[in-house]
Order: sequence, then structure tokens, then C-alpha cells
Amino acid sequence: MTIPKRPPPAQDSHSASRANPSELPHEATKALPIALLRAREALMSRFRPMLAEHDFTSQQWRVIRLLNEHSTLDAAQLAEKAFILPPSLTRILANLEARDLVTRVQCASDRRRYLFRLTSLGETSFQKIYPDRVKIYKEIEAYFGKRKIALLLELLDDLAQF
Amino acid sequence: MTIPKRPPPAQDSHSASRANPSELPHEATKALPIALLRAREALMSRFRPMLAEHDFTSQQWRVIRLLNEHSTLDAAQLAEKAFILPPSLTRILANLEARDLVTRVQCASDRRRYLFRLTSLGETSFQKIYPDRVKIYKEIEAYFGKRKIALLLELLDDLAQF
DNA sequence: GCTATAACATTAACAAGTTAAGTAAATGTG
DNA sequence: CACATTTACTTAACTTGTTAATGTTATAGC
Repeated sequence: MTIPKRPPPAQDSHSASRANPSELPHEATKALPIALLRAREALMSRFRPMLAEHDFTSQQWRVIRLLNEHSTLDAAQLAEKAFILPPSLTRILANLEARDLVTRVQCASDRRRYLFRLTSLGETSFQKIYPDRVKIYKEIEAYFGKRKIALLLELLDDLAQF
Repeated sequence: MTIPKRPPPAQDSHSASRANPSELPHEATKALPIALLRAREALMSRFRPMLAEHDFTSQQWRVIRLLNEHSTLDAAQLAEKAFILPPSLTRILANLEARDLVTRVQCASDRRRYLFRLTSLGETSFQKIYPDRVKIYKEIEAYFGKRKIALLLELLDDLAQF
């Protein structure tokens, strides 16, 4: 995202520093949804350029990665695991099929479903990208520490139950 | 987002449960970026329908809220505080201006800049929505606890420095 | 003062998020 | 079997995310 920093505003006549008796966050920058966004962006700003060099978006990569792990998945399974809504997934899969990275086979027992699988080109792409991903993840670990990552994951999973 | 749960896959021939000697997350669902996304979505799935009833997206609402707090901001300040990239912000502001919720004034000392301000209609909209927002935030607090929220915010801010 | 450079906002082009509606296949009930 | 309902995926329409390029205004160096 890389929003450029600016010098502090010359003046800011009101309310930015007022009391907050309710103790609820009133500045957008202190709200939980934004904090989650900022933290995620800090990570994605490292992964995104790397993936772009391989001509993938982060969503496309999630699909590739899942198909590498599970060999075949249908659209609903991909949507759930990659946390991508079905309409987005339809487009992403169409893109990946057009690039011959993924193939679809209609499921025999339920013809509403399609099973997706990596092509050999898709597998090759995965193998090329994976080491770069590991490298970045290790940088995150080096900065943040395994313990804090584990703690953060725990809190996030808990919050996700809400 | 509300991705429907599905029964576990009938069979999953390989690698989903293999050893992971590197101790790096290999399942997409365990990666930090996805965990951040899931947690955020848990929150947004509450805010979004409420905002939609008032005909706002969460991004539009962030802009409205910031202009309520700071009375006037230029685009760069809004982009930084709302964590929205300039091209998106341009469209959002155009939308809000078209709906007469926000006005723009060209800055006299620097004619590249525009200062944005809520209209009275914009202020009214803010006042209508704010109580609903507080209500939802209190539900989050009730579920998650102030202590855990504070801890999570701390970790997220730390990670955002990466 | 003039020119090169930087900064602010916008436009363009494409990918993805979001909601609602649509199509086709499966399932359940009478 | 006929019919309504549900499920899986897709399409449509709109908004936002993302990168690159453009036009305009400020600023810095000469």
C-alpha cells in the first residue's frame, strides 16, 4: 500500500485530542478493523512485489498453494480454505485456467461441482515461488518472534469466532 | 463474507497432514495474512450490513468519520488516516461529493491540494450512524474483553512496523 | 528568473470484494 | 413421478485495491 508519510498537519482545530469517556476508539486509526488492515498490509507489502514478479496476485497464489497441498478441491472447498468469495473465485479460476496453470474436471457424481487440479505448469510455478515465500516468512519471524506470532495467531483465531 | 461451511472432504489423499520440519505455516489457513483477514472479516461482517442500511461502505464511512473528527483534511491526510490509497480515495470522495455529503475547497496556499469538509447532510449522516457503531463495538468488547483487545492492538501495531 | 525535480491529485486498466440475481443439478416430499 | 426447495456455481453491477502513467503546481539549484 505504501501510503506516503506526511508532516503533521499545520493545525487541527478540534476533537482529535478530546476526552473519550466511553473508552471506545473514536479515531479511525485506533479502531480494531483498521489495525488489522495495517498489520496485514505490512506483511502483504513484502509478499505482493515478490508474487507480482511471478505474475501472481496474492489470491491467485492462495489458490495455487491450496491445490498444491490438496491435489484436487472443488470450488466450495477452495472458497472456504482460501477465504475468497465464490464470485471472486470464479474469476480467479477462469484466469488460472486461461493461463494453463489449473484444470477443471466436472465431478461425475454431482455435476454441479467441478474438481480443480494444478497442471504441471502450475506445479512448476508453485515450486518456483515457494522458496521466496519461505524467505519472507522467515524475515517476519526474525522481526516479530515465533512466540509473538503464536500469541497473535491465537488472539486472531479467537476473534474470528465472534 | 460468510463463506458457507461444508462437510469435510470425503478424502484428501496427501500432504494436508504431512510433517512440517521447517515449522513454517504451510497450510494457507494457518498463515498470518489469512488469520488477519479472517479476524477482520469477523468484525466487518457486523459493521457492513449496518453501514449498508445507511447506504455507506466501510471505506466511505471511514472518510465521513475522519472528517467529523478533524473538520477539514486534505486528500493525503485522509489517505493516510483512513488507510486508503489515493486512487480509491479519489473515487470515494467523488461519490460522497455527488451525494452532497462532502464538499471540497481548493487550498489557497497550495493549489494542488483540496480541503474536504462534511456538509450538514454529511454531519447528519454521521450522527445517525455513530450510535450503531458504538453498539457493535461494545458487542465486540463484550465478546473479546478490553484486555485482549488492548493486547491485540499492541501486537498489531508492533507488526505494522515491520 | 529558469529549469529540473519533487509532490498532489487524478486517470486508466485490470484484479478482487460485495451483494443480488440467475442457471442448472441435486434432494426431499407428497 | 411431479413439484418445491436446496445446493453449487456463475453472471451482473457496483465499489475498492493496486500499479503505472499523466497533468498540474511547488520547490530547489543554478
